[in-house]
Amino acid sequence: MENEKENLFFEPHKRGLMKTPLKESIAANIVLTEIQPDFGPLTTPTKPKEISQGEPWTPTANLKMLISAVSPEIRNRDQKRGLFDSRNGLPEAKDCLHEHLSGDEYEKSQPSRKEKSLGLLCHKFLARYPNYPNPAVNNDICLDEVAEELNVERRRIYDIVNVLESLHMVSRLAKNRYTWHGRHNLNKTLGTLKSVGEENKYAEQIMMIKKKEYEQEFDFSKTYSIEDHIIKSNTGQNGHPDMCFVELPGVEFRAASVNSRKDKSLRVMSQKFVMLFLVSTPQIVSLEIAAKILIGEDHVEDLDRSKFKTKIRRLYDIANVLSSLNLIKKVHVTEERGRKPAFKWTGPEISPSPCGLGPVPLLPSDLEAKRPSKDNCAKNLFSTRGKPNFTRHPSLIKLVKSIENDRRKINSAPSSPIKTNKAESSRNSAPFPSKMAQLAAICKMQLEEQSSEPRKKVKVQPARSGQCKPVAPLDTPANAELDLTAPSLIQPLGVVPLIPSPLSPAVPVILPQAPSGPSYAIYLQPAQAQTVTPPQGLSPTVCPTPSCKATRSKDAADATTEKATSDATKSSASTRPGSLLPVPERPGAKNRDKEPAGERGSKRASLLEDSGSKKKFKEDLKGLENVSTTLFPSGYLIPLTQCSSLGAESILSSKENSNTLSPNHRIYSSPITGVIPVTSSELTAVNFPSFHVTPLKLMVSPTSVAGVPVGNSPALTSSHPVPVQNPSSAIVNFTLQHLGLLSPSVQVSASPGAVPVSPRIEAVSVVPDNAGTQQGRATRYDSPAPGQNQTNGQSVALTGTQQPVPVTPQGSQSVAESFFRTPGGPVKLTGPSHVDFDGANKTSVGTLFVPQRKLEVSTEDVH
DNA sequence: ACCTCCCGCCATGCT
DNA sequence: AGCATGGCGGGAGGT
Repeated sequence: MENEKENLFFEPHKRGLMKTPLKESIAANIVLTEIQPDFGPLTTPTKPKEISQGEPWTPTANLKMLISAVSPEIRNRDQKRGLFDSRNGLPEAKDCLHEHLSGDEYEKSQPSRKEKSLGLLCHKFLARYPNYPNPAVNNDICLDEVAEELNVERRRIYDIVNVLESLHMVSRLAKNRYTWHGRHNLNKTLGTLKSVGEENKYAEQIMMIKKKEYEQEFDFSKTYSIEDHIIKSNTGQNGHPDMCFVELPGVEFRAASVNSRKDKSLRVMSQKFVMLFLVSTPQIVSLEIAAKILIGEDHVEDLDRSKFKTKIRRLYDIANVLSSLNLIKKVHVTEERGRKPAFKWTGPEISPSPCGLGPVPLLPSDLEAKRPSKDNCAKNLFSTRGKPNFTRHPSLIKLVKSIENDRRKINSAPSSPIKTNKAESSRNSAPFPSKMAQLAAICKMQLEEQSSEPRKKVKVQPARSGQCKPVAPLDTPANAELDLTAPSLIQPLGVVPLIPSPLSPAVPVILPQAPSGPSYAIYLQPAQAQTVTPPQGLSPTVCPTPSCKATRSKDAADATTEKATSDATKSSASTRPGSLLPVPERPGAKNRDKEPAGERGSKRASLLEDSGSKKKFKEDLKGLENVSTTLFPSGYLIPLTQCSSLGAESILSSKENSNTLSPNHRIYSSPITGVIPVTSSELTAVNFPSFHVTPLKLMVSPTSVAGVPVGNSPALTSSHPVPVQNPSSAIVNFTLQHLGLLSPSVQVSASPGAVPVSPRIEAVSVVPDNAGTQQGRATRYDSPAPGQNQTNGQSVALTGTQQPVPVTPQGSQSVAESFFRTPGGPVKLTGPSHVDFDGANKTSVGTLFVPQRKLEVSTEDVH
């Protein structure tokens, strides 16, 4: 019902209008990125089914492909073109396609696998919409249309959309319809995810896993007990993949169907995957580790091979989409064992929970985000409202819904303050210049960007701000205010209280969000939610408002949180079978699951069994829950502050824009970082065109250091000390440092157990992996100077010096989780690994000497 | 031989 | 029943 309405609503507008123009800009950006070899050129309109693979692309296309194969640049262009084509000239493309196919060409033209890659498809998809769509315009997406135009099966579109949805770049309106939000909410989302990731202690988990691996490698007898123990506890938390889907205020899932869908696994997986990047210090995550964490492997041993493989497959899917978004880039981590596929975060640095850490020294990255302290304050507002217990009442839900709808309408209405221009202005006004012109323009842009990034960025930001939103996007406090304001207006909605009932599958928790200001809701299992919700406390940290930290629901709870959480989750799972993941959670079930993994059938059958029982249970519950469910399916949630996009975005947008504009060049964290009082904007401004490698970012060997939780996580850590972990990690660090294994700057994550093995330090070589040449080089972190790193705020202060114990400004947290974050990164020691970026060119850039180890950075052209 | 990951079967759930 | 979603993993292209 609702859906239909919505559809009707939007239908009229349909994409087409605004979007199109915007696309171009995007395309350009995209292009920069590494993109896989694509030739996206003429995808066209033919219907998917009909055309299917066999269909020939035009000869021209073939040529292009060939050429593109040769040169990345060309590739990019092609891509762009392809994008354009898809947009504009669908018809034309078609014609061309059909026109001539000769055998050879035809064959060649056959879309090779690569051409059909999800990554490429995603690029095409993204090209259709502006990064920062004008809210006033109708931005809805019709899946069917898209599938048709892109000439792919719908199934593939779902893959893309699901990931985008996890980032809140799109939200589902109704069946077959999604609304495009673009990157307006991205920063916010990332900030939220980071906070959640911190809460989940993903950094620690990663470390644990690495450590475990490392140990296993050479010493079997090692102390597993401790580790296992630790892991377990951690796992417990993560373990529940189902546990949550983080939602943002304006982006919540709307369609009931979506909400109801139990797992949302791809979405959840995607979020978790992103969290791993945000939380880990090197910001490089290997698929293996990600898979393990996502699986919630309780025991490595248990790992089911097939399950693992499946997870990996999914991660590739997600990674492809994220790569298309330029959020990550493929690299390889080389260890003794060999090269392992991994991905490096190339997206914007996010400040976790903005609120908290304000005062603390932030890493460069943090710094960027940092200015937000102001924002944080603002956030308080949100926090306040968010916390209270949520009650969920059908009537409320309904109300909310209606409000949302209204909101939507309103948004769509022209009234929105935002200027539409931004998109337009940013890209050329001309909607469809000739392809050539476009290409030329793109090239030009790229060149310009490269040549003058810094300036550009500076320039850009301001411009953007102006254009995009009425309000200046700059980090200034003003923004914060704005953000707040917006939400406030909406607040009523946001307030919607949900009542956590055992029945409800998930209870949304509203967290105050930092930067963006708006709060986000995480869907938790009831148990969890309960735990969390109440306390919400604030962390001691800086923010005046408690809410700041609110993000971490857990903290609030108490020290036991972790455990509790895990338990809770489990219990919840057991309680509500139906909800998210069918299997995993049940204690007993686990084993079972793995068991026959064999065939699908068997597997499925087993699942069915479980599900069946669960189902019944669910049904029963349903009866009770019914009403609420109907209205709002699971409790998911909602508040919305929607507008957020505007306010929040500003900041982000500026940042992002910079990124976008010059994909290649990321923000550079100044070496000095910690020390320098730079405004975020400034930071952003600084880019290094060529590439900088940050030693810090290097991967650590398993054992070695793991990324430490960011200092950012404010409250969480501080609020509840985790007894176990802290000490050990501290000890470890200390020990290592003394041994000289660790450079002062490097930190060991706080792993609970002492680390038996000494981490080895080795030279690390970084090779950029992406095909996109450009990108390869520009990595965001590079710190020329030793000692400085972007990484975390805490470390900043330390820089280089050796401190056995990490001192953090925050103090609170320090001990527990994070140890030091390395300030400068040059040191990354870690283990035996080295990261390769698969990029195309491998050039050895240079070697950095870090305190004890030297790093080699090289760009390599893999392909 | 391994890495990627496309493809599409088919379960799941809503309409 | 039909359609929309999307989990899942076989198996093939790439390297």
